[in-house]
Amino acid sequence: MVLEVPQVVVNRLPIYYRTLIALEGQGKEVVSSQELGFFLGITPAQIRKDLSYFGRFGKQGRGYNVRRLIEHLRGILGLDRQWSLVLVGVGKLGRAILGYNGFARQGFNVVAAFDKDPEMVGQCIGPLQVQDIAGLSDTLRSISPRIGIVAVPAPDAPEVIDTLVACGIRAILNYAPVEAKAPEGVQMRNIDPVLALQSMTYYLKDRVS
Amino acid sequence: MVLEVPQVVVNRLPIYYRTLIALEGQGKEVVSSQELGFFLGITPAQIRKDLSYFGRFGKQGRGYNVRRLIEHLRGILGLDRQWSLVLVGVGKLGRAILGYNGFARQGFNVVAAFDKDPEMVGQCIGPLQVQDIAGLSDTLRSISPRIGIVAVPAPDAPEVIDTLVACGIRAILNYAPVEAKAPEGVQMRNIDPVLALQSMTYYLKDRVS
DNA sequence: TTCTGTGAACGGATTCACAGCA
DNA sequence: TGCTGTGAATCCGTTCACAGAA
Repeated sequence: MVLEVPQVVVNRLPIYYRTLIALEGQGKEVVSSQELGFFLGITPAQIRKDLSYFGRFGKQGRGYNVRRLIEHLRGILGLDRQWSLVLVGVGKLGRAILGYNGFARQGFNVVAAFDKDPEMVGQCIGPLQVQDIAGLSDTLRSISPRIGIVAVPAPDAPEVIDTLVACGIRAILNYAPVEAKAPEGVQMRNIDPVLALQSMTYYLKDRVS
Repeated sequence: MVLEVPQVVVNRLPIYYRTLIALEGQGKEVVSSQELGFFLGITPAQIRKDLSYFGRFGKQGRGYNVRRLIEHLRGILGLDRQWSLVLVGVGKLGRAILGYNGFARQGFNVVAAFDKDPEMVGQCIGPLQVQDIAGLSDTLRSISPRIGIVAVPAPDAPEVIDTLVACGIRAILNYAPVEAKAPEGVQMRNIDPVLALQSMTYYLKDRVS
């Protein structure tokens, strides 16, 4: 249990969590690894093994209590609290991110927004006033959020990421289309729909539709 | 070469592609697996093995000719042509997608947009007029695009995905926060920033910042 | 009987290490 | 000498299969 949990396992937990929330909403009280696996296209054995890294949450012969498992996952993933995010880059993409309420609904709150463009700085977007990126490190030191969102053009991303890391940010959601290496101990996830499309076309390219 | 190429390998090819384009832009003519791996945080051996699934593109003692390798990857991935996409769901997210020019720049063109909301239907967004989702299958039959983008609320997604698949769509970029099982032979990639955040908080949760 | 939890077996992806070519 | 291409070795995640609890 103290032993290293594989990253792939951690990545699946939010999927379980989301599905369990949906099941709870449907009034389901108990679910077996079989059923859960059916919804997700994952083998029951994998679900059981994944969960077993963190404890023994099920009842033999019955399955998992939905509400109880949700609570465990909230604790494991740290979803039982609010998280502050800073956003860097308030171009079209950055604004779309600020306008999206799906983050806040899950406890992720953007508390500061930055840009390097003087035209942007000072503008208000919703409740936030865009700050100059030059003040990034000062602001980060005072509010010390844990998570950063990068929504700047690709060429600017590496520098922004370095700055965030230097200021103590340990998790980065990167929308910029670059493969930036996060240093050891810093989590980074890339959101890149173009890469997703480009890997799918491989499978389409010589099929005759 | 006819043998099955692992999916993970295919997923990395667009990353190589993108990086090579950047290197070409910097005037670089030859690159070794060593260098490329350094930029990407991938071992040189992995890059060489990945590429070896598709042919022998390098020169011993030298490395890979950047332009030549780019051309090979374009062919392998099917990026040497234009791809038509249909978008389902023109809410905030769908509009953001339509307003994004990064797809078209890479040869991915949204040629039709659908929604089930009568308020939306008929509206023009850029060059596209939103169509009623009821006509989805007819339209798909006439224009037969290969790729669909799903940007509808989670509860609607499974049905939309089924319809797309029934109409011959073989690749789906899914922005809806649901784990939908695509049938055999249908590629699907999920874009879900919330899941990404929720997996990162696991690593943050008990570190003292 | 049913379904969990888990060691063992398996399989697939990554890395190693080296032959061979420039 | 430098770097590719690739079988072999290794590592690691998934699946199997079964003991044990409800």
